[in-house]
Amino acid sequence: MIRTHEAGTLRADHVGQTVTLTGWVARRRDHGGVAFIDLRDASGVVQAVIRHEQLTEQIGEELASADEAGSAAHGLRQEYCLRLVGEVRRRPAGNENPHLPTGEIELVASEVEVLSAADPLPFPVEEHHQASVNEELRLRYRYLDLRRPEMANLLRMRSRVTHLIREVMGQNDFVDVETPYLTRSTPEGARDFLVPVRLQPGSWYALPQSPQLFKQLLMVAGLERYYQIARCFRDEDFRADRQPEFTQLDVEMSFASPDDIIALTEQVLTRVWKDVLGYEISTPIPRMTYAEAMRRFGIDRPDLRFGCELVDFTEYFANTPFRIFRAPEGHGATKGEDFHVGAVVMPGGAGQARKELDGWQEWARSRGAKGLAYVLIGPDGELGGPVAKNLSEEERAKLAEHAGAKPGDCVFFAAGPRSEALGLLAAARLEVGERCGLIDHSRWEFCWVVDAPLFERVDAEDGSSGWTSIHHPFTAPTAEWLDRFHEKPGQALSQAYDIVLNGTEIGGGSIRIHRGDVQQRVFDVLGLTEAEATSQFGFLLEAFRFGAPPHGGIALGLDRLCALLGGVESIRDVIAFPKTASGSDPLTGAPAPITPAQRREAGIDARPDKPAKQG
RNA sequence: GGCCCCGUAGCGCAGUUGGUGAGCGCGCCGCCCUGUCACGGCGGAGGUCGCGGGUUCGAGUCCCGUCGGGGUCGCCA
Repeated sequence: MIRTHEAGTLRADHVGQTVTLTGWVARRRDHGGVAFIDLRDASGVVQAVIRHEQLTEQIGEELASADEAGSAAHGLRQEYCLRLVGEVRRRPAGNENPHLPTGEIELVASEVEVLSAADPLPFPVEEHHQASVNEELRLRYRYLDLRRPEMANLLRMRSRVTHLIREVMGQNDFVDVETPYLTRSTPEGARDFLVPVRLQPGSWYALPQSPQLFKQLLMVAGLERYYQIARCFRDEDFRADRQPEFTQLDVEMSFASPDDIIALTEQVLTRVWKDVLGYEISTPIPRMTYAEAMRRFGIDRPDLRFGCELVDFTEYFANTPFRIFRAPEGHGATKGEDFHVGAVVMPGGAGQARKELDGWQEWARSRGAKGLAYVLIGPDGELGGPVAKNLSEEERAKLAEHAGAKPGDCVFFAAGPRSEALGLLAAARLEVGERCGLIDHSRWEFCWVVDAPLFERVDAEDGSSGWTSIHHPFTAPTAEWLDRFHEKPGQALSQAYDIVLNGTEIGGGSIRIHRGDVQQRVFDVLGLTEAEATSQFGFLLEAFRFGAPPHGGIALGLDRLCALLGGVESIRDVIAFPKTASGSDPLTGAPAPITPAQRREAGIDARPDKPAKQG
């Protein structure tokens, strides 16, 4: 190394030593005859003192821009890369900086070498005021963005997380196996990224949405315990917590029950939270059924950091005169079951101005709802708001009590098809939590959501309806549904488990189907013919004919997990080189057009002999 | 694909109901400054107001379209 020490590690112990440092000019304070340079390297920052008389000649030789009249450090601009030699000295009394770990000492430079000069910066690397820089610009110059200690620390944190994961998985005898990135396209799920194949024009690889099929094959292979920190690819629209390529901790285990997978996952999480944050997750992490999560929170990933649980008013308003809260005419018992009226209480919400209450309507409409009904509980318990007068006397009498609302509260109502009503209420609950400051952001509330339904109804454009897997088509039904899930697909439960943290799903998994006949019945429910299934997953079904062991696994979203650990809003902040919402990388300019020659060679334009079969 | 917000100097922003040469802070350039740590002082340069069209005597400002960024719903097994 061309240095002897790291800048951020120097302490009073080093006083008197002559050291060589390398790093970047973070800040400079030039006083003419003396200048102070904050030298930053990966370990931190230390102040270097550069004196005019000591260094004028030496600098003059190094820097064309530093003429003889200029001061010694004048030519050293922000983000120059330097090598400094000098003696570590205790700072003069009164000049210590208690805000810096190295604040007791400073380096008195006897030699300054510019290793590399820097152009004027496109944005400040050292921010002295909290001004957020346009993210596209940060991505364009990501290497400068990553010099900022906050960003560098996030990358280091992520590295520790993956290191700890490997440690725990290794201790549990899991085998790290790499699976192909060039594989075949499969139906269901997200859109695939496709890669043309030069050697077979007209045929395409797909990038894997996850290593799902391969890890199951590894179980058939008798590996028993597999894991991989795997890149996954999905060609769907973006969010703050979604990128086209993202990373999962992918795990699969033979002869395992859900409890085994859950226990292993808890071991990983407790280790990571303890070593990275010094936080003890209390185990076992509580479990909640999907049905309970929907009933209490209206969503399958409840945020347990605050209360305000939903209240079911469907029965309460079964015979209400208020049309909005009643199932629409013409909907019989079957559809009527699906109609739902629910409420969420906003503590102190009765004091909101008319404008604020209108704001809620706007908020609800922006989410695609017709509106958000509300009842205000006056100080004397009297009901207010436009809905109240539409309710019967008895309904008004017990409303506050049923909702669990106190005088001064506001009760928001949503009515409609159950999933829609619950969706709106779940979002309203989070909004209430946020606006009322009920969410304690220092808390880590983990929970498992188990016993999710196996299938979910999907309505096709032609009005017909079918079924799709909630998890994926290899998820095993619970033992009680194993033989009859195909008879009542809407009610069948699965051996799936999702791990939720503070309202974010950070992972999910399931026990898989290992019997070909059960798998075929699932495909039947999904409307996949045997021929289609064979054509798409034939290799997996075939593998299951050779003594496939019962197995199950889980996948944890590493990007989301790191974003939560690091306390950042977007997973882009824990990815070294992320993409923008339109999938471009402002740094490299990807994606970019290809040359005609590349296009010819890639085989993109090959015409299939026969029309490709619908998949 | 729908909806919302944003786009003014290198960066972060301001810019009245449309009206005299488009401003502020930081950065940049020059000069001064020997104990600062968001150092300070004096002076200076720097702008196709994202792009295109329209309304108007006159557009950064109003209208339409478009591009880019962010968020969100759909979507993401």
